[in-house]
This record gives sequence, C-alpha cells and structure tokens, in this order.
Amino acid sequence: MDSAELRVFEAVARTGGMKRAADELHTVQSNITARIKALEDELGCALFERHSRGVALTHSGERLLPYARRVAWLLADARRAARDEGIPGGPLTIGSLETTAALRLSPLLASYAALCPEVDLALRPGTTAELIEAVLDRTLEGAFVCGPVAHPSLTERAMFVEELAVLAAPGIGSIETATQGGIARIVVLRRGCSYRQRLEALLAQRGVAVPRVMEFGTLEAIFGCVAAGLGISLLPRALIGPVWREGRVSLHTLPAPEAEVSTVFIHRREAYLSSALRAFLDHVAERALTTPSPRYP
Amino acid sequence: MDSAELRVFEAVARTGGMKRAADELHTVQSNITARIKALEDELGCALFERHSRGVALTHSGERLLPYARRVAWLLADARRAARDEGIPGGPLTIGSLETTAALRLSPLLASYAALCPEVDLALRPGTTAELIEAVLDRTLEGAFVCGPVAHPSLTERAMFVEELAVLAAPGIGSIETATQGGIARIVVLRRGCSYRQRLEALLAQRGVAVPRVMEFGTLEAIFGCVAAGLGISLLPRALIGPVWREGRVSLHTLPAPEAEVSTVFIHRREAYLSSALRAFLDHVAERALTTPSPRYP
DNA sequence: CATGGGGTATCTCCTTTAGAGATCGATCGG
DNA sequence: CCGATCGATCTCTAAAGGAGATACCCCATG
Repeated sequence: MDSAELRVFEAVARTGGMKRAADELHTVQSNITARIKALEDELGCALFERHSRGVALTHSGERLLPYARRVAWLLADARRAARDEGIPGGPLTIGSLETTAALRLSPLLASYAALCPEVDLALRPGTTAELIEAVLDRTLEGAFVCGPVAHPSLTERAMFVEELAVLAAPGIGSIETATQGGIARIVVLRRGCSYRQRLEALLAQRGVAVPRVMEFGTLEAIFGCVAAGLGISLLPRALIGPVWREGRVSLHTLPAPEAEVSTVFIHRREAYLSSALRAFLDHVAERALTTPSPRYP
Repeated sequence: MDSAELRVFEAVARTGGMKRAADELHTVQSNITARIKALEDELGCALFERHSRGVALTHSGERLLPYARRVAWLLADARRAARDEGIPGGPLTIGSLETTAALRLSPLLASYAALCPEVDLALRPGTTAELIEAVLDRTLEGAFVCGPVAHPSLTERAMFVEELAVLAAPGIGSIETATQGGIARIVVLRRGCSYRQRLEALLAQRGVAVPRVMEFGTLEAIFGCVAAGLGISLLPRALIGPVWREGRVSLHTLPAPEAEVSTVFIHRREAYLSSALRAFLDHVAERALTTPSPRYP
C-alpha cells in the first residue's frame, strides 16, 4: 500500500464515484478502477460496493478512510517540515473571536508582522465552535477562542483573561431594572457566540427568561441596538468602555466568577508546528501576559 | 512526495549509506541515488551530505526523518484497520511487570484467550521503563506498568492497586530490626525495577543507607535470598503471603501512602486500536475492578 | 606515492507499471 | 424502450523504476 493509492481511494470515497474521482485527479476512469482493484486485492477485502450510480464505502473502506486522510496530511506536513528553514515565512492563517480581535490583537499582529515580514498573516473571525472546527479541519493553523477547550487533539494556551459586563440602554441603573418583568431581549454577535450562552445562563440564574435573541454581525450594530433600547448584551468590559463614556449605553459589572472569561490560543497537537506559528505563539505569549488589559474608568 | 520515496529516504538515513539501503531494500545503489535525488529535487533542498564513507542527514533531512517514520507507521495501521473485521484476531503482544503477571494476569489472560481464541496472545515481562520504551517503539501494543506514567503520546488506564510490603529473613520482628546499624542490603528483581527506587526512597527516609543492591531475575530467587538473610526486598503483599505462611520470610507492612502502588495499562494514544487490543482492554477493565485482590491472612 | 576498497553519481538498457482511449454491460429515469 | 450514466475490461503507449557497468572520489595502508 502506498500513499498514491490512498490518495485515489480518498478521492473516490469523497466524490462517491470512480468517474468523478478520475475527473478530479485529471485522469480517466479506467485507471481509477484498476488502482482501486489493486488496492482491494492487496488488502484482501472490498473497499467499495459498486452501484449503478456510483460506489459506496464498505465497512473496511470506512475504517480505511480516516487513515487515508491522515497520510495525506502527514505528507503535507512532512514537505513543510523539510522545507522550513527556521525563518518564519509563508502563509499563517489564524482565527479569532471578534471581540478578542477588536480588543487585543491589533498591536500583537502589528508587532508580529514587523518581526516576521516574510509571513503572510491572515486573520479569520468566527465563534468558538466554528474556529475549533476550522482548526481541526486544518483550515486554520490556530485560533483564539473561549477557554477551556479540552479537546484531545488540540493544545491550548491561556492568553488573556477578559472581564465581561452587561450593557444596556443608557439610564438603566442595574441589571435588575433592565430585566424587569422577568424577561429580557438579548443581542449577540452571531449564532453560536460563546457570550450568548453565558448571558442566557446568568439571566436564567436570576430567573429571567429570554424570549428573543437578536443577532448582529458587527460590534457597532450591537452598540447601536443596545443604545436604542432593543435589548441587552454581554461583552468584554474594556470593549464597552469607550461607548459607555460617550453615554450611549449603560454598563453593569458582574461578580468575578460570572464575569471572568479566559481566552486561549489553540492549535492542533499532532500537526507540524511551522516556524511562523511557533514564532507567533512565542510572540503572543510574551506580549499577552506582560501587556496590561486595556484601561477603562 | 510519496510514501515509497520516504521509505527509501528512511532506509538511507537509518543505514547511513545508499549502498546499505539498497541492500536492505533488495535493489541496487543506482536506484537509491536516483530516488533520493528526485526527492531532493522535489523538496528543493538537500537531505543528505555525501561523504566518502556514506551519507549524513542535513538539517532538512533531520526534520523530515520523523515524518518518514510516522508515514510508515500510519500506513501499517491503515492496512490493519482495513483488514480488521471487528472480530479480535491476529497477534497481540502485551508487556507486564513480572509481579503483575504473577499476581494478576493468569486468570485474566486465560479468560481472554478463551473469549478470543483467534488472538495469538504474547506476554513479555520487563521493568516500567523498558515496557514504556517498547510500547513507544511499537514492539508492544500495550503494557501493565507502575503508574502514573503521564506521557503525552500514551494513554493510561488504572487497573489494579497493589499493597506493597517489605519482606525480610524469618524471625525479623520489624523493619527497624532488619535495618539495624543504618544499612541494608536490598534484593530486587531487575535493574530499573520500579520497586527498587521505592524501597531505596523509603529506607532513605528512615535514615538507612543502601550499600548493596542485588538483582535476581526471578521471584523465587528473591524469596530464597531474602529467606537466607542476604537482604530485604519490597514486593506486593499478596505475592509474599504464601511464602510468609510457609514461614520462609517475615512480612512487614507499610503505612498506606508508602505501600500503595497503582498498576496502569498503557498503549499508544495515536495508534490504531486493533479489535484484539480493544477487546483485551474491555475485558481487563471489567475484571480488574470487580475481581477482589488476592486474599492473604 | 601508488593502490585498493568502499562509497556515490551517471549512463544505458529493459522490465514493469501507470495512463489514455475505446468498448461492453448494468442500471435507472423518463 | 431509449438514452444517460457509471463501472469493468481490453489494448496500446508512455513513463517510471530496476539492473548493471562504469567513472569518480576519498581515505587508509603499505
């Protein structure tokens, strides 16, 4: 068995057909058939059930498929490892929660880019769940997400601790005022946002029901909606600070255990750690812990 | 890049020469040269420095080598995964501390062998350090060793808790009597035996020096030597029981924290879990916790 | 200093393997 | 029933890989 055979196998399994796999691999169907047959002969078991509209994996095939993927990944990592001369360079795609990006990352990314000019740095926003998925998918090399994650194939490193606070319409004196009548409308950044669950949980603990959740894709939209009295939201206090000082919203602190949320940087445990990512990790870890959190009154 | 090329690369790196690798791979030197050259061209960097007595890895080669090994392992696992029909079968090589084997494994292995008659079960004794090494080397699929191990690429599962006790010549009333004069000769099973360190540590804590350590390869030899007054030893109490009842040795219990030692079963985290090993794990886990530890008076 | 032995690079066959293209049979939907 | 789609098989051709001979390089040795 050979990585080339597994590449063919993987393509057939993914596309569900030998013809389709042939198109994808820029060859003809007869060759795919022959190579699958050779692989099946070697293993001594059928990998696909042939149907009139394509093929389906057998149990053996199901078991083999994850290995085929891992071999392909490992070869890609091997290539990069051999070529990587230790000078950070090449593409580096990092994910981040939008709030972390807004609050913390600009100076870090700027100084990292200055330190490693050969790196093509890209930042992709998302929710914790989306970002974890993307890191596992190998779409991202790493991401800043809400911790703790505790996934067996990811390593995580605590980077920041944020203090969350509730924001409500201006003139609201307390969280209790904002949730009068035992109901509250809440405004969150996106579906699956980690702060949403947290806000719902802490409202539930106070006996407040949440009949409506509104999603807005940008922080500015949230500030605008909260200012207009459409609902309340939960965000890092440092992010609310400037808006609060302008008098656009009211800010309500929470007791420490409810307020504190840690931001961790995750990356794949087994994956090849490129020089670019290693340098990024070192750079951020050094700055993250020494840089004071942004000040607010 | 391809697994076949990496196989050639790995052989050259390991044997330190293209000629030697050619012999190992049952081909001729010219082909090895050509394939290494092709691989170097593809990667765009030299993998070996050519010398008059063979070749040596460059830095790029050093970085590539672990990946070559991992690809080979992964392909072997893939083959097994595809062939494994879920019915435990094939070879299963397990390591164990000699004391655990003597005390615990016979009924477990017997019932497992009856449950999975298609499995060719093999048991290899060794010390904790040797067994961990062998599991990491892929010589063993798993092993019973002294816990905790806490190695990042191994998973461990607690299986037994043993109560250790000191054994000394018959007629010795206490550990203090046995270590009169602040010195003690100790008898251990093998170099690197985990109980040896433990015994030395607990003697050190009592201010007892250990000028001589004797090693004997079998438990019976240890009992004989201790009985003859050559030294003291530390073993699971349940193992000493029968010998003590015969009056051949004296038995001295220890306070719980010093006495208790846990036996864990380890196996590689990332490796393919064969049906045979999975069945073994389930079988042992089920029996280990329900079977009472052997009784002693 | 010449020489031999162990090692790698290169060139030339030659076998084997993989790819391309045509064709056949099976199946399913209209 | 017909055409579209897909997999299996056959043949031909091109490319890759293996074998063998040889050139060259370096070092130890007499």
